[in-house]
Amino acid sequence: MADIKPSANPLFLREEELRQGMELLFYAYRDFTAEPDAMLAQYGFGRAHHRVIYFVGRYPGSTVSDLLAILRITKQSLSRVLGQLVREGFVTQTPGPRDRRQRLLNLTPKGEELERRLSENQRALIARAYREAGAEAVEGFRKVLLGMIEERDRAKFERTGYPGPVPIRRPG
Amino acid sequence: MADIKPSANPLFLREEELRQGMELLFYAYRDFTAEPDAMLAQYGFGRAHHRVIYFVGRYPGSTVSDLLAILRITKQSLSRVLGQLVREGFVTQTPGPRDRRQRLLNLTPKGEELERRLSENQRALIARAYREAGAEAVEGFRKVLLGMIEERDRAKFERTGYPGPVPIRRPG
DNA sequence: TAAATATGTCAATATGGCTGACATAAAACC
DNA sequence: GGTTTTATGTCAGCCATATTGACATATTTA
Repeated sequence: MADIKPSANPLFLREEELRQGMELLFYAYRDFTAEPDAMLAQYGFGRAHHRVIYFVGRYPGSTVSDLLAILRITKQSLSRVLGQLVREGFVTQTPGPRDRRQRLLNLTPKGEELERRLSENQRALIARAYREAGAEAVEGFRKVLLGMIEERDRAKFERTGYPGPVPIRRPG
Repeated sequence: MADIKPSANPLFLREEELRQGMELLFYAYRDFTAEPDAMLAQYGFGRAHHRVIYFVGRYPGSTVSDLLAILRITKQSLSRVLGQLVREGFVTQTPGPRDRRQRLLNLTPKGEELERRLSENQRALIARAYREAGAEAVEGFRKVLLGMIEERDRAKFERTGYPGPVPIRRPG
């Protein structure tokens, strides 16, 4: 034991580096969600409601299928949460114009207001971290996270120089 | 609408950039936890068990209080999960030598084996992303995430050049 | 017309979080 | 030595969020 010099042990350093990455993600996510969770609790909502509100706000006119693909939860889990949001007037459902089976989802003004309050908090957290870390670090942050997510979701993050996300591909 | 040039609208670009950051975090965390969640399900465990196994493996001899501070859950929530892990032989509890009220937590060989299987998967995911993004990007990734986490937890991530986490401060 | 798709819904189940109250043992303090 | 604080555990009850599997309906596509 005593004769193992750490600097002579690149594998240990490597594992340490990777574990730090794992933990950074854990802590960041923990702190990233803490305040919104507290806000949501005032409405009797949880993190699942937040995700639905966020992504419907982000991609107006999303369908249930779109959300299922993003959130990776079951139809039933989404249904309960979405049903609540619709009943309580945060989200509207309108039949799809081309495919009338679809229910296009949108935020009501009330929904937009809540979305804004929630994401404002998170944007401020990220904005501060970005500002302190600098533009180059932000590039690295993006690059590493992009490499961690499933290939099929990466297209959402192309840099177009134009505001707004890449619209959801809707065949038909 | 038509006369707003995106490039003349730095605030929109700024918000878009921040939202992309939020979403990158969401997708990365989603994909980071997907496979371990599936493994854990085979044992009848969930993500909470994973976190306990991970941090006990990472900081052997942790106390219940240490875990509570890291995980930010209640004693009762931890107790249920920890109790299961102890009963099923993944974690041991031994009285603290200096403070006998404490129960120092450690992984059994069985616990270490599970920890290894779980974190191996996540380390591989991060390793690939690190490799593809390059050392400079990794620095940026660390820097931004560090800026997002609570100040008091940042000390855990000092670069000592020596393998192993900064030991848990244990007063007394 | 038949098959596939988008969505909804029901029942049952499990995990993981919460609060609040209470208990014990040990350490720390005066 | 006596009091207070700390570390931990436990009980009962509650709620949010996820699961599976089965089934139903409307609509589109082949």
